[in-house]
Amino acid sequence: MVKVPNGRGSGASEEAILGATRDLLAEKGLQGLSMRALAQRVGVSATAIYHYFENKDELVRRVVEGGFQRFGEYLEEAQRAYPKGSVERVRAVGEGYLRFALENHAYFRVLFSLEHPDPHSLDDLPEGGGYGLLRQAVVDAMEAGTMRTVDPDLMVMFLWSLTHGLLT
Amino acid sequence: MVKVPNGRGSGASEEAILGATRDLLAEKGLQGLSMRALAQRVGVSATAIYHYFENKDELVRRVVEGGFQRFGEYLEEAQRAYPKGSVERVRAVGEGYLRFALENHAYFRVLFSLEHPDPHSLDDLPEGGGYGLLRQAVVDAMEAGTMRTVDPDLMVMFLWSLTHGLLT
DNA sequence: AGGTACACTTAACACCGTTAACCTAACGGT
DNA sequence: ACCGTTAGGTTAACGGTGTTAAGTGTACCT
Repeated sequence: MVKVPNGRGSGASEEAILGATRDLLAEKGLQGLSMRALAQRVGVSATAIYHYFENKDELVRRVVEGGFQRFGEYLEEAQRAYPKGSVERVRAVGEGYLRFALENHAYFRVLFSLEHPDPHSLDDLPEGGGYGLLRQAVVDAMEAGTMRTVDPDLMVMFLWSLTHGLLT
Repeated sequence: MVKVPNGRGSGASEEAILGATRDLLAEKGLQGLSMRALAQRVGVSATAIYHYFENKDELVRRVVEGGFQRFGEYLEEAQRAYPKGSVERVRAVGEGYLRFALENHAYFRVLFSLEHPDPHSLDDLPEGGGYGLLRQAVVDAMEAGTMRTVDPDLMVMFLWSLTHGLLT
């Protein structure tokens, strides 16, 4: 018998829950995510989740946080090939952004959620996140003289929204 | 007795429901809006609402539509004082945008909902809406030669996101 | 061996959107 | 004056939601 009706390690684990949450979020969006459906996918009863996470909000928040981190790493890798201070590097970040969005369409929408409770502006993303990364690339390019020197935040916002706009 | 337990006109009316919905939406957001709470505020039982609207989604959609119309009128009035083709007019639209957002903070958030199911990009707003209005002002200014001629859509997106960014 | 902490269960609560069935007051037509 | 229809509601109920409370078995530690 592999069945372990009770006791330790019968299925869940924080990581498994987060993974299943991310999948469901990508498939059905925030509205379509229910604790019961999530629990079933993990192979556990709904209330077990509350041993790992305070509530649904915290769960989703954690998934979104992790998503932004992955997103940041994605962009970082995208720009790595180009020298610091080059305009190409700035463009690479934008291209990475687009590729990530296209390859993870539904998940992307959750991250930049048009359906999230918090205001959740572009500014308060995690420190190393995509926005800060783009900003750094822009600042570097301006310092290196390869990009016209204006207010970097304005420039970043322009590029960011331009890229974002290309998606729709 | 003023009480009319049944029959015609005991309270609701489409307009009253829309108004109460808008209020609740502004107070508690989309998540906090329930048919039962809404019905109670209107002074009617929850199911009565379904005589006027197909479901919650349609209700909210109608409110949002109406909100965009008010928003558009607001911007239109803001720019009226300035001559067509002037840069001042463009700026007035931006200022109107900001004023509206600040004066109707919660409601504004519902309109540009970071919590709405639909993708709901800036483009598919109602024809006469704020975005199109801003675009017209920009095009006019470019034609009049008071503004540098570039891709107007790019310019509009830049101004729009700049204004939007100032809010946070 | 016994106690304790963990991982999980079932039962239940209060609320949700929505449907079904019914009721009643007002109106239009004959 | 009656009578059918319809607008504008009602209560009851269904299936689903997030979440809490209490209980249960298992594994580890002393």
